[in-house]
Amino acid sequence: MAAIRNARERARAELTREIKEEARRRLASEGAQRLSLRAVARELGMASSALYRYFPSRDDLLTALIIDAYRDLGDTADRALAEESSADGPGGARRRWRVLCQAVRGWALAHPHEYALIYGTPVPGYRAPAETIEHAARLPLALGAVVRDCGTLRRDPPSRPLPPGLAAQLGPVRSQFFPELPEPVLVRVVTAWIQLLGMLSFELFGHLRGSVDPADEFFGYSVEELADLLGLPADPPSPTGPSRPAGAS
Amino acid sequence: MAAIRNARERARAELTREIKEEARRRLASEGAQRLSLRAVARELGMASSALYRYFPSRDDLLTALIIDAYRDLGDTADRALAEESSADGPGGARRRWRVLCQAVRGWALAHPHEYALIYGTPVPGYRAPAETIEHAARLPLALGAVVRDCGTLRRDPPSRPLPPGLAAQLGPVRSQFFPELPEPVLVRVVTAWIQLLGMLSFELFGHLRGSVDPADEFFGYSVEELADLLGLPADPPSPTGPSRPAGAS
DNA sequence: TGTACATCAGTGAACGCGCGTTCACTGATGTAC
DNA sequence: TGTACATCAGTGAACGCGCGTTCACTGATGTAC
Repeated sequence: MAAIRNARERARAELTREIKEEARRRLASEGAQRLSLRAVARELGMASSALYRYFPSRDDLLTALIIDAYRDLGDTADRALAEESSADGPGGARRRWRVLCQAVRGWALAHPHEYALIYGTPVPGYRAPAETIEHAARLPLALGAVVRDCGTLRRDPPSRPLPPGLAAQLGPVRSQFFPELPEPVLVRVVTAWIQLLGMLSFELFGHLRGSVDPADEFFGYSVEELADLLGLPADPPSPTGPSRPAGAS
Repeated sequence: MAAIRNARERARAELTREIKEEARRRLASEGAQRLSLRAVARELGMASSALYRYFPSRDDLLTALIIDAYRDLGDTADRALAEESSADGPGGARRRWRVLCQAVRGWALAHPHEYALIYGTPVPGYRAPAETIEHAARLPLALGAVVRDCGTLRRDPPSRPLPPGLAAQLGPVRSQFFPELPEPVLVRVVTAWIQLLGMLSFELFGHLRGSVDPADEFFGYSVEELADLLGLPADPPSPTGPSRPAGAS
């Protein structure tokens, strides 16, 4: 009885899912801020008032979509990493970095409106609840983990000392997640995180038109440069063939 | 008669300006996509239909605001550079870089909604006319000019060769604006441009909460790292005092 | 300088639309005995 | 297994709102003679 759920409960779970799916579809056709409960209800063939059985307000539906988007992106990243690591053990940190970045880009290009929902202009008047933060943190944590687990970092030109306030801000993050990483490397992880999403925002929002759009090669090249910046080791000599070229998507 | 304009013409120019000012004010209070002609008219104490004498549609008002924002940002950047160069001749490219980046950040923090209008999620359904492109290009051109005019670039570790497609994409930009810059440096200018605005988007859109927010020191530090990446020379020994610390805003 | 006409800024009512949310209701599903 | 009651999903009408845009109009400003 606890395991096999009610018809009611199953129907509710399913409709909740369907509402979110339809809302995502409207997101993709209308844009992030135009999402309307009535349109979603109309498309599902139900009265708009019925949605209030599932989401107490429009903002709650938005919150659900935002969390779903972060989760979907986080899952995509983790899955890409998991496949890559199991295929080839330690070493190959640069390859994991590449795969991770390409997976993030792949997700963004496949879900441009969900990308805009989480990384674009915040919806005016909407305040994200604290719950979203943990989901949002998954991507930067994954990026940091690749660097943390890469074995030995290449020794870089002596890094600029951090200003004290910056070191203090990074303290909690460092002790909680990356105690092994030197502070300047941690800053560079933040930098790489911003660069990664900055490239995607520019690409999706049209700022690369007239320069490096389509951005496949630029992205691939930048991913290698970021790996250099982070001190990831060069590709190990591959037993099976030449390493993947920088520009491949 | 040609020089002294009509009362009509003067009134029209003035009201056009006032409408845009009020629209900017609404932008700041309501957010970029909620801009409504009726609200602007209401605030100005005139009938909403009267605005159609000045802008043929809501989209045209939006376009005017976008172009104004790009122009304002471009002017801010040029002004900062002009003041800095006249104060100190050639050399000091790193100082010019610093001043330019800080000016851009200052503008963004002072005009967050205009920033979001041009660098955030594009307004759905709105298609920017070609006219905006030349204004949008001013910032990356200013960034590139600092690098071009810096005298001798530091010799960097041998750069990764560009994939051929990327080199081809950069060809027109390079020959039109920066024939002096080696291709990999030009890519890094693009990278720095993206990093600069990526940092500002993350800061303004709340993605740095929980890590390096407030971002003053992180920004200052990153600006130095970007200067390193671009190969800008280190600060010259200053005749008047110690150079500005990295974290200052 | 004075008059007759053309131009144009601004008005106010209206059209037609979509929105979020509330509320009293009907009818189906689940539960207790 | 059968009945009586409680729960809850979904309906449809309504409230009150704001929006972009059009249109016939009035009255002031500018122009030609």
